[in-house]
Amino acid sequence: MTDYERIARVLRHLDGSRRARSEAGAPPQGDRPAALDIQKLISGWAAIAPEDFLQYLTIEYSKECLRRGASSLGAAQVPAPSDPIRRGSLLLDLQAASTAELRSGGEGQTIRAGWAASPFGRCLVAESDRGVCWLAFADSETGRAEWGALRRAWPGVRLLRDDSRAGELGRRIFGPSRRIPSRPPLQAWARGTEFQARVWRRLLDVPPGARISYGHLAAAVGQPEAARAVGGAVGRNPLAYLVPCHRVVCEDGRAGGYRWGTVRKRAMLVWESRGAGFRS
DNA sequence: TTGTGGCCCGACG
DNA sequence: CGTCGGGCCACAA
Repeated sequence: MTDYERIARVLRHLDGSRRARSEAGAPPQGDRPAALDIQKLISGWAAIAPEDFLQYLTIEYSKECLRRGASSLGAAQVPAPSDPIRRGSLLLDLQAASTAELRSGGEGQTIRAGWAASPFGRCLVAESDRGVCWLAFADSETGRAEWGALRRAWPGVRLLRDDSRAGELGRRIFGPSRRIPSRPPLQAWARGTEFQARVWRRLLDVPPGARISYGHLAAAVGQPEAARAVGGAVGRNPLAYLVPCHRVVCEDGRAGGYRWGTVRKRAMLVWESRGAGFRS
């Protein structure tokens, strides 16, 4: 079992015990690991203290992130980082695929795709001549479904297996990411509609550790009533994590849905919150 | 706390 | 065109 799988189990356990408490039923039991093991697990996985782990998961903490973001002109703000190495602060140059490229299904292009490890489970990473074009988490053993989805998205391309390149990209994307100014941004190339591309690009301005609500993101792309449409757009993001759709949460502080599971979304939020410069 | 109506966009006829 | 459903949201009781 990977560390992420153990973390996911802890999150599910917390959900379960919260539900049990509210139903006034029996105290939770079952496969809860010993407290000391959890402590080691959390610090090994995210280098944070267990009490911070819990803190970053609360509704109140999320609301505080939203307040701080909203207080300055609706733009999402960094919660003053106490730590120069912010996780996930990768520069991304996001291009939308042209209509011609969409029509042809990527005819004439080559895509190299393979599996990479990440703090959130293994993922399928793909790169074309135009840049990274796919990042999807896999929960199944085989990953057949993920390959199928990639193939359906780009039926016309030559698709090659390249785990070594995928691994390199994975390390760059999830590795310790001190932002190196001289390093050029990572090229990315996404298939999507005009509206989706607008939403995704705006999302790139939401820094790690910050959170934005669906409604505010809608306002930020100039359509304040389109919160629901924004939900649809972020849900169809082909570049999981790179385009940080996990930083979009509900107005009331709950995490909201996630294409790869709400547990994974919350794990990402916690992982990125390390060193955030405030407590609620 | 749950329900309900309405917002917008994209998918499918 | 017309309909329908969503990773939502505000508003009711």
